Amino acid sequence: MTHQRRLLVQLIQGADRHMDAVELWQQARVKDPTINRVTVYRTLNMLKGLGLVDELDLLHLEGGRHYYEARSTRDHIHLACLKCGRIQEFESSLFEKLKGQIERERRFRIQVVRVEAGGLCDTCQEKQTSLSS
Amino acid sequence: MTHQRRLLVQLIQGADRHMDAVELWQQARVKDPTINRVTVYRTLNMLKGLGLVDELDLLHLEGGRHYYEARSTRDHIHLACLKCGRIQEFESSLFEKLKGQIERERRFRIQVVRVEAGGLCDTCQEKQTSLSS
DNA sequence: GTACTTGCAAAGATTTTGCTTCCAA
DNA sequence: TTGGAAGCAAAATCTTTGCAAGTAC
Repeated sequence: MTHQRRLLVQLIQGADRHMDAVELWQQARVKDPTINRVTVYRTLNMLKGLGLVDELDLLHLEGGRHYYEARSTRDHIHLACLKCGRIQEFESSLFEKLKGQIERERRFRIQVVRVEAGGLCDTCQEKQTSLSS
Repeated sequence: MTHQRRLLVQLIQGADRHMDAVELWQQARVKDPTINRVTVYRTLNMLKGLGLVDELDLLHLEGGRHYYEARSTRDHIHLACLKCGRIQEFESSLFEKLKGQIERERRFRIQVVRVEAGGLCDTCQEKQTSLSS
């Protein structure tokens, strides 16, 4: 456990939004200006391999970047607004049931799941409605 | 509608597996050796913008490539075996219910959904079981 | 002390852009 | 004929690799 890794783990754990590797690197450089971009990639790959972080692409809203988040105890769904870019998270017991169905009907042992929905969030829908009226 | 586009659309429609841009380009070159890689990217972006193809990353099983598939009438779930790399598709009414729940509880108008699960397929689980016994 | 990690530079892989030429309608 | 599309080359992104030097334990 090096101080670089500690720093990166802290940043990911405490993040209030989804960051890609370069954003994470920029944040890390505030605390440790000598940290290298490569270290960020290597650490992310390690954490991903250990199952401690998830890699998302959030529907490729802005290019092919990959976003990272700390693996939480409960799986959740990402809702990405295609208009304003806001990302919401959603948990549901239906989602848990769906996973159970997959495991039973396909005898597939799920280790990681990712759900991403793109569309219009409530706020952006209201804006459209008021404009068209 | 150029012959290049016609060719690419035919290949995507008729594909029996998920291809990335380079694989699609290679297949296209069999029919039209002069077709350019850039044309493939541009056509894919256009089809994506029109909602005719979906862009997947299949959990980044092998690098950051993006895979493409023709948009079908019914949403489905991708099950990616982390061991053998096989991709299965899965449809479920529970999945449809889950989408309904999201739309109602968050007032989120879903335009595209992607579900990708990674784990062990039935075949790979059996192999592991027989080895450990 | 030693095995593992970092930083640096460079390469690799993937995708986009500028611009000219070509072609479908 | 003409506006959009394709081809080509080059650039821009994003990520990985090889290797020497450094560091946690």
